[in-house]
Amino acid sequence: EGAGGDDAAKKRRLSDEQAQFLEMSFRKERKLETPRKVQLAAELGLDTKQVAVWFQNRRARYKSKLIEEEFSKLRAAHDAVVVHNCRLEAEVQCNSPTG
DNA sequence: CGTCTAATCCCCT
DNA sequence: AGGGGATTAGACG
Repeated sequence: EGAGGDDAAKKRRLSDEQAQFLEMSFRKERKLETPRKVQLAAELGLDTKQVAVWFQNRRARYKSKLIEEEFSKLRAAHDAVVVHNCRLEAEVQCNSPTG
């Protein structure tokens, strides 16, 4: 970079093949050791930087997804507990206080 | 120095 | 409005 060649820099979007390959690697391991990264880059005809960036974004977005899922589960659990507590309170209203 | 995360940018759809 | 690659700022070994 630096001197010329911005037409190549404008190009974005990886091919399906590249994406799938990266995905497989990601499934195997969410981290990349440097030699593996270099090998992948060579294998796919990408810059090692691009592979690194891909994994960084992948990890970040994967984490976001996990967090959202956790949030949904927590909210569902919370809802259930609240409903249950409401039912218990209703029962207390019906029960005799003394015995 | 290289790499990581988090946030953001920028472009495309 | 959202997805996806690239960039930036800040932390860490």
